[in-house]
Amino acid sequence: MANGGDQFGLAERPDSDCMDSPKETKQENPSYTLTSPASSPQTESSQQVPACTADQNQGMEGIKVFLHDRELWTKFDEVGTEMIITKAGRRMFPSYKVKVAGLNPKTKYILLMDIVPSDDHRYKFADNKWSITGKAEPAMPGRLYVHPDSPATGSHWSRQLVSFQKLKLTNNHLDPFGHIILNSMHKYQPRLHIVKADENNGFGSKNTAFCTHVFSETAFIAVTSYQNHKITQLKIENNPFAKGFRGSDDNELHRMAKLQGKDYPVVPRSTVRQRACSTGSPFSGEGRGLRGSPEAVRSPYSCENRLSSASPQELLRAPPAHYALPHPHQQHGQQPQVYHCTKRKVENCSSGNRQLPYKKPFTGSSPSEGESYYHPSSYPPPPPGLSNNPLTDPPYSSDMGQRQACMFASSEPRLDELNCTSWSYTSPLPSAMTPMEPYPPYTPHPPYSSSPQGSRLSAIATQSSSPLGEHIAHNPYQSQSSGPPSQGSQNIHSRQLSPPLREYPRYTPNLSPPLYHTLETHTHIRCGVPEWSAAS
DNA sequence: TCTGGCACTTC
DNA sequence: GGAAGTGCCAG
Repeated sequence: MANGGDQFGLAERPDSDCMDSPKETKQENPSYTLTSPASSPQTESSQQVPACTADQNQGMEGIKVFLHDRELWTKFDEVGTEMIITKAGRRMFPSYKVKVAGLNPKTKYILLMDIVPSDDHRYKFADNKWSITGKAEPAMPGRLYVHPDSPATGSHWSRQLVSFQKLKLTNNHLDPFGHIILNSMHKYQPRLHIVKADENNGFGSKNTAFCTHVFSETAFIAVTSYQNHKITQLKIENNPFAKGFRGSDDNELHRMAKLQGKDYPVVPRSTVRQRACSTGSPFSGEGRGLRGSPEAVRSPYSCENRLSSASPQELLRAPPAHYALPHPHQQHGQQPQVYHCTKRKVENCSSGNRQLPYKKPFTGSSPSEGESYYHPSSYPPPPPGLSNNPLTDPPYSSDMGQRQACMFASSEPRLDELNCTSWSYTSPLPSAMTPMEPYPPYTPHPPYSSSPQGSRLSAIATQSSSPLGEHIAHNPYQSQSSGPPSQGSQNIHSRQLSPPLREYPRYTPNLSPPLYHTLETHTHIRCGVPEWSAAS
């Protein structure tokens, strides 16, 4: 939300830290690497880089992530992206898809997302513009959405577009499906985390390497109904499922007439609104200025890799900071080619026909997107225990193996759980099963501390969550997010974490199984507000 | 603000 | 044909 960012007071994004960011094409912009909060991105990069040793962050330093359909994201961002949240869970549109490069082909990685608060404000839409209306509600328990293909080799992730389109947003604090819980009228920043799952990496140990990527143009305000008609228009124009609302043709007019009980022709409401407002959205002008900058669009950033001296746990504990993008513009990812992770194929391959009771096999991905690119062979066998685990089995196991997104939700989810070895324990739990911990008082903090140690998984989890290590299931990431992403799309950083392994609560048959493995991360906010967290 | 039902669409 | 994803709309 370029505009939103401006209006909302998001700090500008720092330049990317990435050391070697090759220039990219318009379409794909690398994400910003989040660096330690304290230092400016640029500064950090220099600092961090040295910190990364081949040992610890092997392979993480050269990772580049490009946002797919960046142009579309930018269009929304310029107006002020809004994402609908419902009790049942609503997908994001545009969907979050990325192209990942620079991974070690043979190393296994876990890709996950979390969505952290961009700031600690509550917004309102009045007079055709967004404005701050008060302090944010306490952050919801942070949840991590683990890509269903995880863990998979670098070669797997690199050969196709990585899609997080199955991720759903909800405003139901007691959501049992593992969807990411958000507060309406609050601004959020999606983040992508790449965690090295290679055995040698000591996942779960303090040596676990990971990096976080943030694309500022994917920031959005969660709403229960669209506020800005321009956003509605963009959604209708671009989302295939909303074709029925495209009012240009006669059918639409007839439909509207029917609905309204009026004689045809009737101008669709949405159309009317759009036209009325089309001229002056508060966001458009500003947003463009910020994000539209050529710089932002082009500079690719590699993710930062860091090693933190601090223990993983410490890192994880970082308070959930708000994720503030340092530079609204920088991040644009390129528009990558179309690669997709298809769940269906996975499912088919892995177990045949099993499907989650509550959920269908992945059908969401269009064939073109995911399936055509899917390569079953590349997938590693389901994590041990996953398929065998009674808890996970019936509904989950095969499916899990099949690549459904994993939502880890437990009282204390952690990154470590992501670990392949521990996978069996964590993945299956429905978030519902896990008792939700009270939300920590919301304190805006930068995800990343300024100190060298500051950069941590926690940063990842941040805002909404606590550090990765702490809870993946829980909210490790509670939003600390923060770190300031450097620029538009930022890479965040890579570092090592040492999340403690934990067992997850058992799966209760009654509860609907989580479609995704989500990790809830509850993080205590301990960190101070980073400089870059200025969002507001 | 939020919810549930509706018609429509994709898969 | 049905499940699921859309925005619209009344309440």
